[in-house]
Amino acid sequence: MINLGIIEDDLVLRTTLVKYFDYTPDVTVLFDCESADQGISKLKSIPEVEFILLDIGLPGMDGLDAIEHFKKVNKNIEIIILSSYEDETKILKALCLGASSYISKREGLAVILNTLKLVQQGGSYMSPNIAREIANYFLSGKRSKPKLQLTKRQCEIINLMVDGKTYSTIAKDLFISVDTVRYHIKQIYQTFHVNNKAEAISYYLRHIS
Amino acid sequence: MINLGIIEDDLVLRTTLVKYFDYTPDVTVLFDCESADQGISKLKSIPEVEFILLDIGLPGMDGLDAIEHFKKVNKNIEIIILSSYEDETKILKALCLGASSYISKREGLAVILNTLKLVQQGGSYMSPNIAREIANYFLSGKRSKPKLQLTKRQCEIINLMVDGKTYSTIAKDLFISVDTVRYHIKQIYQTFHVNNKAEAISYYLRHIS
DNA sequence: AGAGAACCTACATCAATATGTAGTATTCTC
DNA sequence: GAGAATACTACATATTGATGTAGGTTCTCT
Repeated sequence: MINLGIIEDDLVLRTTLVKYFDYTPDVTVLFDCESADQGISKLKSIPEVEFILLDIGLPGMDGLDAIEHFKKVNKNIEIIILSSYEDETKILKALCLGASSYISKREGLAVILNTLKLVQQGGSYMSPNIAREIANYFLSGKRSKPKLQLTKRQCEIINLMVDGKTYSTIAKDLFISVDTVRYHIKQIYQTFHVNNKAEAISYYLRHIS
Repeated sequence: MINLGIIEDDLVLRTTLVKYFDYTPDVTVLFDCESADQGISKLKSIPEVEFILLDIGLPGMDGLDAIEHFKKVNKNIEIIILSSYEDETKILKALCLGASSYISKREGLAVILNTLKLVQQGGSYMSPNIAREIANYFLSGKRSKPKLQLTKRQCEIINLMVDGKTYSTIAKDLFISVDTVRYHIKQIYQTFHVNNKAEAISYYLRHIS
């Protein structure tokens, strides 16, 4: 038996889910509500809940923060994300926070049910487009950034900067003068459209490296 | 039409695949062979190949190295991994190297066909247990370092630092004195074991955020 | 051969950062 | 109700970084 809690602000979808599981012998819906806050109190009062179907696009508390709270209340809770849009960052964060599966709302009810069963057996499911986003995340470092090309020298320098080296240390490492280092860093700032080291490093780590 | 190459050392499986696709109108198998080396020469002589079904557990050349070689010959080639075992590291490496999808051999032929079609449309598929491994990867990173916790204040400040804000700007944003900002940053450096802004930002972006 | 990129150097000046020491206030926990 | 942990403020000083201007070399592409 799968003891389920549903958190979904779309009344139509929520009702559909509840009704669907009503006719599903293996699943019992122990609560359904429309916000993460409500979900947390429900989870506290109904400790039998083992699975939560969570809409990630909730109003009020962010769905991602919600995951952490649920895990605090019951660290073994299995969280299955329902999402209408596929944002790479959100998906990865949700997985990091401990979500077991990530289902697109475009999938049918049967997929949701199958996912629940899979998760119960220690498995996991991700909608194909979700999987694609994850693949993209790994690829992004490879493919999608031929835009802001740094020259070889600039690459060497930004890498040393990221490692926290000072201008003078970089100069020594590359056998050039500090002024030259300064020069190259100016160039890097221009191509990144930033004005200081911190921004340059953030930009580099987020978009290039 | 899907122009496919198959690289699979298990003769039974390879024959099955070839026969299966023989009866599939949308797929043409342009070559099939049993090793990565053979696959590379085939790919060179038959440039029409757009998709490769690649067994990752090949004898001789490692399947992972093979991916790189295929991409060198044709950088637009779509590689779909077939794997009999699910090793977290291999999966991630394959994705990093540019594999589009990762299918467990336990899946049926229909899944393979569907994956080909999905990839053709710019999609991707991963077998549930594969997806689980990926989720685990992200989870493991989380679990193994709840040590370097920043306080709420420190979080606010490191985030502003990452955005390239100066001490004085941060002070204004948080309604505290510049000296206090300095103080908090010192604390952050201590917990991160770093000595300057650049290292702190790199550390934060790479390990925390 | 000449234009353009990338690379290199130098000097100047002001802003920002790193580090130490040193004290107070608040809040949470045992 | 004492002790931690966290937050806050202050002052001092040396180093590092940002920005401008102004020049020179080396290589490649046409």
